[in-house]
Amino acid sequence: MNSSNKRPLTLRDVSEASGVSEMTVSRVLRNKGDVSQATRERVQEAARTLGYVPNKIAGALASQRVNLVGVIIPSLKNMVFPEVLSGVSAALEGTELQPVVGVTDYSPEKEEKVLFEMLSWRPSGIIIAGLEHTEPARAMLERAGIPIVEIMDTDGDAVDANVGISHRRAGRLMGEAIHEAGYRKIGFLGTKMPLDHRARKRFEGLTRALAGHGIEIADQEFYSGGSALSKGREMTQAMLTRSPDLDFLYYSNDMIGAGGLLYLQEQGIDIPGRIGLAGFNGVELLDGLPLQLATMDACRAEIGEAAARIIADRNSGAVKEGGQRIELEPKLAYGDTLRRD
Amino acid sequence: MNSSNKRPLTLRDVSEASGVSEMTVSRVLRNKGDVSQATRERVQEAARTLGYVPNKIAGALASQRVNLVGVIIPSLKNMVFPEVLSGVSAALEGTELQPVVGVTDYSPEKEEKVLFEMLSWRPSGIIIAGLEHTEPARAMLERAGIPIVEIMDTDGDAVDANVGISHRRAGRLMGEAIHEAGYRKIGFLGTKMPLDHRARKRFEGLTRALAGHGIEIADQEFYSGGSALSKGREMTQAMLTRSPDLDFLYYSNDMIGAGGLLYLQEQGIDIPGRIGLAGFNGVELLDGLPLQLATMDACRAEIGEAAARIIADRNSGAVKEGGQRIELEPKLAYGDTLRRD
DNA sequence: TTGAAAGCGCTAACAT
DNA sequence: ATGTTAGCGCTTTCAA
Repeated sequence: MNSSNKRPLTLRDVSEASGVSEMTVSRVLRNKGDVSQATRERVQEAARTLGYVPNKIAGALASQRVNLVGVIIPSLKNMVFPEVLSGVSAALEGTELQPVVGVTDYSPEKEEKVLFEMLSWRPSGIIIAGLEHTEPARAMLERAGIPIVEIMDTDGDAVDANVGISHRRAGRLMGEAIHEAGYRKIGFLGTKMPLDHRARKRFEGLTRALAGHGIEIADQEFYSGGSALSKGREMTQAMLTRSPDLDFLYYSNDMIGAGGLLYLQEQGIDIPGRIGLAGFNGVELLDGLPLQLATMDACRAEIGEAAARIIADRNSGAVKEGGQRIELEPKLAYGDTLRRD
Repeated sequence: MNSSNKRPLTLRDVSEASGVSEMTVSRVLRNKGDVSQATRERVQEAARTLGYVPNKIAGALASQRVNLVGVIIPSLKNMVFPEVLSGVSAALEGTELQPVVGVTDYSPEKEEKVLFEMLSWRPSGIIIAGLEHTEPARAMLERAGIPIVEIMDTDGDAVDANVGISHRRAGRLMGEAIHEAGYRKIGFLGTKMPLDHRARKRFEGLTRALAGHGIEIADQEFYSGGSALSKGREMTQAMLTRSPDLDFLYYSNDMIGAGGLLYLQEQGIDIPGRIGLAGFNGVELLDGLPLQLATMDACRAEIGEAAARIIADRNSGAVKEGGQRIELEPKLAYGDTLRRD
């Protein structure tokens, strides 16, 4: 059925089929410049029946503009990042910009590679997770000559614009809430990722807040790999076996927190009376648990939206200067697993 | 610090800085052709100190090859698709191909748009979820002149290559297992998505298998939006209130199944004695639940890998012909929620 | 309102 | 081993 051409169609094909110059065809297809209704229709008809698909490679080279925004994130499995992406997509909706995703697997070297690849497509902007990058990566970002928005984290120096929350502050707030609720023997459960700077900063904030009240983290445990839910379960069991007198467990993410929650419920342990729990992120998933896990919202979609808006505004020329900073407020949700006093 | 050039560097800049012709610079940067070690080093040094980033737009136009594989999926929030993507990435690792993701939000119209956008970048191949597309989308796929792999589903006609499982068969297998286990009053809980063809096919397979034993679905309920876990909880409660004599609940995905499982456990209902449960997908998440939910593995990563391999093989010229078909075997996991007889 | 010419930054193909 | 020439398929700019 289909005319099995080997060669993809070009503007010239549409031009010939419609008897209109390539230039005018181009104008019609881009809705640019004045074209009479008559020719417009002839061109569109020809393009449609031929099945013409424009070549953006050529268009981008000629126009020197690529309407792509590179979004560089550590992972797609973490829930958090697809939500950030939703925010980006939502904000870019209605502009001519489109997001393109790159994944680093939490590796700085891979981040550097992915960034280099992205930049070689000459995108209109870059949104990149985190403030910590390799030296060459930072240099690339600085030299790129396009809007750069570092997201998620505001504790540190940004190359250009910055949107996120202070994870140190988030940890501190949680530490204060835990202390105020009367918990004193606190265990920490997290990921074995020295490069997860945001988790590290939360931990720092937490320990500092507790230290202010003369409390030290009583036990800690880290995991890597596997199902976060079951790891949360296992780690909780291990930790409570080792340190049965703990009265609070702080998890570096909601998923392991949920695992711990399910385990403790099975054991018939009183939450939040005998032991309190908190996670981090505020993932929607938690809504379906038997108890609402205390958590702190990381403002994922908002971050994506704000970051994309910065790029869109600068791209459209509406905003000239760079270096925007937006620090969002992490919101504490007590849920059912953190006493209020 | 950084030389704040407005204009991005070109090959010519590197050429001038190194005193080597553009062509030779190009060869060095691409590791193509014979270049003496001496010039190679001079060029690399120049490129590095200048901070040159190649322009792939220009390169792609000149070479008529774009090493991108478009991957078009309904959603990133569904867990399933990030896992498919991992498979794709894994298989493309080591080749020069790179995945680029497009998301359709389960809308055929958006799929058509995303596909058009992707094709206009002239990718080396397309991996697209599902066999159902709009007429124009199908036409584009047919005319594209590149390898196309439709994934996830094998029940229907593919444009070119096809990798997936038969969801009708998956539903049928589950129906048989349910019947063999002795369950007779079966409820179905799913998503309110007329366009989720795979869920529909599983449902068809299930009902057909049960019909073969003279059993009809006794009750059904559908949801849309919200947290799947809590929806599973709510729907389960609603359904059992309405139809208390059900002895089995089949959920169209694991997440709502997990919600139902948690709810029933809270109610102290005997699983799988009083009531049996099964979901679909085999998501890793389930490992951490109090009981292992019966499910059926949808072979997500394998599908991504196999699809990407087809594209890579054809792209490298190792394989000439198209139309490959790979039907994977959905594996039933009884878990703890489906009796064995 | 339409068309013609020039060139975006690179690489294939051909010299040398 | 290195250089030269001629485009890739569009869009920008200028002319008609």
